[in-house]
Amino acid sequence: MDFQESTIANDFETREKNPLARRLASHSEFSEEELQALLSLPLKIVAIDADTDLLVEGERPTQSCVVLSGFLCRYKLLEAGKRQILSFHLPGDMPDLHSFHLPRMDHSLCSLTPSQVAFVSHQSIDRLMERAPKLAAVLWRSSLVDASVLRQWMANNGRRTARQRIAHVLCELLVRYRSIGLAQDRRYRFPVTQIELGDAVGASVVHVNRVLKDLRGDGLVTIAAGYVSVLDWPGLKETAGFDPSYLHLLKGDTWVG
Amino acid sequence: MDFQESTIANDFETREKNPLARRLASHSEFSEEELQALLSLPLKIVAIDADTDLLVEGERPTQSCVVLSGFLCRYKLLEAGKRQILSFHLPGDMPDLHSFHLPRMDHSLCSLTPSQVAFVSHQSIDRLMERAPKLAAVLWRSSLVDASVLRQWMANNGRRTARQRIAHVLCELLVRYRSIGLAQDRRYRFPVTQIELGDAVGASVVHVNRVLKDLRGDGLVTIAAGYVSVLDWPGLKETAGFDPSYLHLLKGDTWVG
DNA sequence: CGGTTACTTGATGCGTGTCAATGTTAGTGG
DNA sequence: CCACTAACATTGACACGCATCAAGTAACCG
Repeated sequence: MDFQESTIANDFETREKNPLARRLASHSEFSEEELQALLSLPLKIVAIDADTDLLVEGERPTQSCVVLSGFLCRYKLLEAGKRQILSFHLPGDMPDLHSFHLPRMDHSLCSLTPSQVAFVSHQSIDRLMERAPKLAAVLWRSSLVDASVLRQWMANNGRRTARQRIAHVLCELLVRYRSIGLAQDRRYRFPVTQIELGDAVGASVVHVNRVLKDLRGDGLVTIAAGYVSVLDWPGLKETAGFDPSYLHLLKGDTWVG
Repeated sequence: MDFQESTIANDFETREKNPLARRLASHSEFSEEELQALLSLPLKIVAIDADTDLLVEGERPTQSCVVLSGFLCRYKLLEAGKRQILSFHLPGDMPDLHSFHLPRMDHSLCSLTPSQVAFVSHQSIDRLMERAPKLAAVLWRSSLVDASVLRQWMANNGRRTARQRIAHVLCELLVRYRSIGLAQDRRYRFPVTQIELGDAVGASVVHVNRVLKDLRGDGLVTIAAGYVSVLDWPGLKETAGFDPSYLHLLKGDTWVG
């Protein structure tokens, strides 16, 4: 990995200052013992340039990461230079958590913007879960939500038009951004080129471009300068056939629009 | 659920006779204590007719199941009667394991043949994992493999032709059947209509039919009487772009053909 | 300011969907 | 044992969504 390490940050004194702890503790009630275990987890915080592979398919990482800031995606390369983007990842996500139990990466992980991630060694995850079994449940749950999102993407990409697929991705990201408090009303960061959006929904650049033009023309949504602005949320939801239940958001994070 | 209950089978004396225990114990070494916990797990074994929904999207099950025999699939219904089949499930799979941590089903689960499944209440899974933490890891791992398969299907369905997609499904099932010892050389049970195969790979019945005709014409594979016969395994792998690593099979289960 | 990358638009063709009709097979009841 | 039925499989004709090719424009950057 060719990114630059900035800090060995092992020294958060409080729960509020430790980003991983903040993220995980929001899911469940923990005992003092468990919180202590969480807070003593060694994190390595790393700054990553845009368009950089954190992991490449076939690798066998010994650590997993939490996204602190930025925007990442998973992808697979196929024959003839084709690429499928499998998911987008926002702050709070753990896009390679599965490497803890599945040693070989079956896809790659890449930053789309400059990002900050916190690495945790598998070894310390192991130790953490011995001290705080409830945390294992929280992590397991988050990998199950991840799978649920994959199922929804499969259904979209398999059985919907490009217009619906693109609208759906844009809906999902608004809801997810809101759930982590990083949406500005109905506007959010979207550092995804039309090529990449095409690789996510299984469409060509040209077609993505035309669909976006149509969505703009219908007054539903615009993308400009790396930001999505949702102009007509009910309309966008409608054309996407979007229902957020598959995100399995917890009470506090849910936003119905 | 309108299936018929046949046995409350709580009385397997040995590891070999308890199907869930046999399945799970193959993944890892367990202590005597852990095996005891596993063997004392209450199972409810149920026979299910073909084409019966075990679970419908939106339900909140209090139990999960292990497939003992038969063939199941997960699916989602979309607007206008469209359907996406998300995965196929063979004996040994736990297709609704995630309901343990995600209360609301985000898809449905359906039998394609008469099947036998063993239900385990979430409560007893909970108790089991307290007594045998290593089992939590095994179950978590299996849900991660499940997600890996979903990722592979996404890449197929998103970025490959119908011919490749169909060939890929057929390759995957051969390898999975072999890994559980239920393939007859290069022939296996495939109780999937062309409509259903279309719903799995995102194609119309008509097109599925033509593709199958082509695959047959090229001497790669035939489907007849509910069985797939792979005639040219290297050729089928080649046209599918199939690489089994995404199945994350363990040493003993791997079959390279 | 030339080079690079992303976006945009038009023309054309292929892969696949849709519609419609027919063949095939397995099950059902007389 | 044979009409009758209901799925499922198969095939042809035609249309449409989307890919591909090509070319031009806009924005960015050292």
